[in-house]
Amino acid sequence: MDEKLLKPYDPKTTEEKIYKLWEESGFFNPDICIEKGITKPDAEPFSIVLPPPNVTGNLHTGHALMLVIQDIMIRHARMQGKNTLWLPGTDHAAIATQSKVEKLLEKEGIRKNDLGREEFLKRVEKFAQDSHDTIVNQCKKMGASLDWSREAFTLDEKRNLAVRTAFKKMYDDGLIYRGHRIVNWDPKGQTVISDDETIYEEKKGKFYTFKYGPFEIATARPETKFGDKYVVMHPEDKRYKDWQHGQKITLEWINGPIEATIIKDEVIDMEFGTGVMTITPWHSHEDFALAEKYKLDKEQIIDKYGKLLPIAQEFAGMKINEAREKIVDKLKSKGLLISVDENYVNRVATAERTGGMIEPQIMLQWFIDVNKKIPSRNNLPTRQAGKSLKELMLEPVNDEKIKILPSHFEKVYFNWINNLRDWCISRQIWYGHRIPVWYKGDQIYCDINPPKEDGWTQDEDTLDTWFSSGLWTFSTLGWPEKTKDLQKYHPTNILETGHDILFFWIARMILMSQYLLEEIPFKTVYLHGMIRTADGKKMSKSLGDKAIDPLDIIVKYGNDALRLAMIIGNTPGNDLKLNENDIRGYGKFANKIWNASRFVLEQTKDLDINNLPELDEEDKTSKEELDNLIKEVSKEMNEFRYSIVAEKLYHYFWHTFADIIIERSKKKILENKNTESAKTILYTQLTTLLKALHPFMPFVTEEIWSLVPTSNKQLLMVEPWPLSIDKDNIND
RNA sequence: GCGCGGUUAGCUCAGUUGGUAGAGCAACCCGUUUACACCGGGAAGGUCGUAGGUUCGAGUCCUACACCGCGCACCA
Repeated sequence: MDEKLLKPYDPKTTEEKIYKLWEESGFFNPDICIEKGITKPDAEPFSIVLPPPNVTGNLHTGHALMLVIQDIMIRHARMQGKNTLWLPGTDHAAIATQSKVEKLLEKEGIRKNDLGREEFLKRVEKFAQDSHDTIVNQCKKMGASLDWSREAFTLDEKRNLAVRTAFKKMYDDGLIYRGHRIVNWDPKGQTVISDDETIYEEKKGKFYTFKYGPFEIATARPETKFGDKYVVMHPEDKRYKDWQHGQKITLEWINGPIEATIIKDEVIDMEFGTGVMTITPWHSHEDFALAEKYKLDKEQIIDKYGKLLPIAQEFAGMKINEAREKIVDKLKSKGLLISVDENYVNRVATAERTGGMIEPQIMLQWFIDVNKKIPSRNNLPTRQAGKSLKELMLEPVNDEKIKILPSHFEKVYFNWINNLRDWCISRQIWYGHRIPVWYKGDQIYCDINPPKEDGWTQDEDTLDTWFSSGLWTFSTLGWPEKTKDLQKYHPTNILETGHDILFFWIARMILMSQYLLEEIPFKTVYLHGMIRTADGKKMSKSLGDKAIDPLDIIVKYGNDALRLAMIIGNTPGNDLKLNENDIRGYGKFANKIWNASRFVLEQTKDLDINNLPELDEEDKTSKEELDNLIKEVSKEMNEFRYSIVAEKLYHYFWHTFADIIIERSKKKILENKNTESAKTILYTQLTTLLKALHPFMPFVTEEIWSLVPTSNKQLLMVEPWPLSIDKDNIND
């Protein structure tokens, strides 16, 4: 009897040792599994790429959840004898990382422009490297069986080649274009961001109604109104039936008389306010669309620092917040202010990463055209020609080549794509993939490599971080090279992530893979819910100490306990309230397994495991019961019903194996009646349960396994799953 | 406004082809005979949000509504 079994299970001393054992075995790497005869060379491949955590700091509970679910999938597949790859990596996360470093520098009183691009990037890279090291270390603490030999970074050289290759191809196909379009400008971050990176916040503010010639118009933003010379109303609105579309009127406005043109359009909501509005095409998406429709003039009012331009005359150079009341005062003095609603609730767009208030602007930026038909080219497969990127994104989900779990997210996905506008991919930040475009006078050059002649300057901008993330399933496998990995492991089997990045990431991966590889990036999308605190709050950083740190939990209760708490009662798409009490309970379960194993090992010391004795009748029944359970859970594992499986195994181990079979066997052994059968059932059930529990509780099961006598000792992580997929038909 | 999800035992949640309601935790009673008190045994606890409908039969399917949460759009 091993002495450590005499004490309660101690995850702290066990887990680090076990992970080392796994890592040293090399079995996280599928090539080594084949080499060592664990996996058959022609075994079915099974691959998952890890959603790369941002190199902005530590892992949080959301990361822990994804690591747990994916590790269960991977360990199960590996035990099933599949050629199993789980590929790790981290994300440079462009804006998120840059703004984090900027904030840190700010504390030292340093601005990024003081350092210059090169020096600043060095600082960011140092920060990213440190974060990376922390993250890798944390992944290991989580027990993640990732193949570290294949680790990737979204901004390393190989991925940069993939990005340049992708950009060039899209540019040549006319799917990437540069143009003046209205974009979301973040004055705080001094960069453009995509529609998906804006967050709307409700803000209470003032809502002013002004006299505008013969009309009354309302606005929450008087400071944008200088250039308003179009007044819009609904064509059906009887109140304004005497006014004609295109009619011009002269009226007194902020800085004197102006000429305004009447526009009639259905976008107007007759019920809202007076049913009349003026438009500011340069600083509003909707107004821009209207101006495009009627070919109206567009004038810039606010510069990129949020200050008023000369068009504002006496207000020029003022910050918009400062100017607002002054402009209202002026209009009031001219008798043009009608009323002020002090309790108006406005929804303000803010930047996800910097919190800056978005100021829409018309700017020269790079875009991906999602509606343009892909041109037919010699080297382009006919499948894509004539289809738009939108269609390429819709197709595989429509055809169920890609299945989204839970399926109701498919509707959300379709809805997003149908409303999708061109994707703005250029960013005015330094940290990221530089746009592979060079300029010389009026000439533009786009290629994978810079032009050879002198005199060309590269575009200053970098790419949206999601551009490189979109390539993740295949850039990690070596694309654009035609590697063996790419051939073997792509499309990947499952993409497991939070439903909050369905649009940001999943849609973009489908787009890129469909376009560049003509194949889907993954077969199944498994979306987990958000982790919440016990009282239902979002587990965000702003919670500070109240947020649960997964690593603290591991130290306290062990990784296996945290895993079960994250799996049991958690179904795809639903949020999970993580509760320390539950984790404590599952820690007890780990100890229960430990203690039961002690008993079994003690009692079966003299059992000849290569020649197991016959079972008596009641033990035969127990054997059948467990066989059936394993059959059931094997099927459920393939259906991703991990919550059910974990619960069933937990329940069987505790309340059937421990409470009934062990107690019964105790009596038999004590009374010396059917002793051999008792020992056999104890041994066989324990070994079977350890295997079945291993994907869920890898540490405690592996540790016990090392003490179990077996005929051909190898790590539990590569033991065959207790139900062979060859033998039994469990697939439906 | 459009769409999605939730509403099941005190709490947290499972419940996949419709067939007399489940788990964990908490609470209650009993019990420490050597795997484990980080334990065992026992009992208790729900008209499955509301109102209709389909059906021999509905937590499960359909319709409407209520409340909670989320997403998208608009907010001049």
